[in-house]
Amino acid sequence: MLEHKKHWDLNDDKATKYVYTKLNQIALGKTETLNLYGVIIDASSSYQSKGYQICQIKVIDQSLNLKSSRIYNNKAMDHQVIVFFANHQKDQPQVFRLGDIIRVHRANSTEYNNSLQVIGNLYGRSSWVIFQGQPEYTHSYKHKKSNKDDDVDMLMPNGFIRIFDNPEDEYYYERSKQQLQLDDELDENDLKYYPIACSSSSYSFNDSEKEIIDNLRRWSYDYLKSNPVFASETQVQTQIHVDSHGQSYYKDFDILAKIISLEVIDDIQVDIRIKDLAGIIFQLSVKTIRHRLPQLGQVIRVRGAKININYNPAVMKGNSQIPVMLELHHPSNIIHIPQYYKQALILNERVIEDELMKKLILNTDIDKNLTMGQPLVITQINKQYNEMPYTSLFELYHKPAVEISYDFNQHDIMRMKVFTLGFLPSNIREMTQLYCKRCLRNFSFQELETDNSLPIDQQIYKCNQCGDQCRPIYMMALIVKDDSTAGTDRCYKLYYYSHDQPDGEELFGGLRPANLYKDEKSREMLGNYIQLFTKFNIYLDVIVKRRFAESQREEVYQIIDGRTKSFHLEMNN
DNA sequence: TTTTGGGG
Repeated sequence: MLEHKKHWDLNDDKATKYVYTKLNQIALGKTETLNLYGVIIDASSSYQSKGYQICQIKVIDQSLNLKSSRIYNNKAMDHQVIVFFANHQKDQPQVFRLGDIIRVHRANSTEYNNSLQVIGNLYGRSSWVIFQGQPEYTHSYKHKKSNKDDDVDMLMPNGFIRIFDNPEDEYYYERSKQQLQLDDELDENDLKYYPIACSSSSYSFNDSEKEIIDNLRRWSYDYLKSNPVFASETQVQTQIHVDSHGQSYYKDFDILAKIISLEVIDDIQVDIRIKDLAGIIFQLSVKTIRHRLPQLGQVIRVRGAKININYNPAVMKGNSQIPVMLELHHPSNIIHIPQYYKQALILNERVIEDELMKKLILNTDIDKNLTMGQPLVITQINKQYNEMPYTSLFELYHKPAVEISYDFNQHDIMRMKVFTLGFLPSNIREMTQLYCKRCLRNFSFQELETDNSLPIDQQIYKCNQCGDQCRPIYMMALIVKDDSTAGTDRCYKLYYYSHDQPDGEELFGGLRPANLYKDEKSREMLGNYIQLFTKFNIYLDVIVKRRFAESQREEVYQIIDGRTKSFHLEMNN
């Protein structure tokens, strides 16, 4: 038993008899109560509905996740949903960080909409305890100028368990508070197993649970480091709906973004700007009583944001001049993605600050146009295509083929003016590949060995089949739209494979494809181009070739011409 | 306290 259990006045017999069910073993059954441990990957806030407080949490474990799903009612499940019902908000968990660990006792399982749900009745017998996902990860949620330092008590009115930024703070708090009751010194090791919150004034803890927590922590660290758990692209809901009372509203949506500015308004309100992978800037006010905000530069998930109803979608630019104005509603939540997890890594790498963007377009005529809010074409095409008219994506995808006519003989070559929403693959390091001309194969730089003693730009990679020397190429897809399809939800892919093109490496100003796992400079430069491409009002003028891809059994469109200015050379100065 | 309401 843990030392601290002494003070909690527990019944030992009761504390030792819990059996924890693996998430993929949960079955329908109301006679036996369910105990479980899970790693939290998503959560709503607690919100009121007809007199009840409801909170929904999604959990995973070693047995149930993206890599190990289960089939339930013919549907694949890669996480378990837990729904907590309570009479008071104070009884509900307030999740503010990805990867924290929740223990639930005496829950039950039901079926809702054909899927299996775990129900926790917090006005009844169920209880929960939350442990920090990674005990060594310390992070402050307190902001300069904010006098508010006891908002935690409002979340945890029991005054028994308080949420702390790190185990050390908690340790000293508990020490001072429990001084008189302490007979022995606390074992430093046991601090790892102190909960950061729990549903009632006491909780049981058995030594054998240390191992469960240790294993979950070890496993989830690797898992969340290498797996994206949220969609990286924001599906902004700009369509206005009308409810039964005739009120207009926007549907909500989720955002994964980096905090690029943060202003403390008063004790309870912080205004933040966040920027997502597509470069869209959002602004919102956050009530610090309700949400815990990490620091500037950190990555968050906003679950259930809405467009501010007073905000006109027609002027919505999503840039630093006119950010998209958001509001939160009751079930909305803000979840901090710790920096070592995959999706924080990707955003940290790809979302660049506006200051850097200014540098990127320094000394070009672009700057003026940008501040005037004019659309700006950043690529030039080869002279031979100068007279070619544009083909719109609408014509291409939504009109019967017979209606399309081109001025040029090559029916499968066309010119487009598009804007970029994102890039695939999401891992920038995989956007270049090694290409073997003889085998017509590509390899990741991770796959082939090389002589690491040589300078990075002199390292040679040989095809593991024929032994020929491979060359680096760009291999990616641009997620695009154009004005003809701007109002629709649909996105289109333009492939950019540089291996079969004479001037194939010009899309990024002549930046040569390199091993992006090792070549940090190239990676940074490519990241900057990606940011430029995905900025609002930035258009590409490109020549595209249509061909039939056997592997996908569909027509694909490949960028064969279009060159940007060599921004990366200017940036080196 | 009980089968609520669940992406609200």
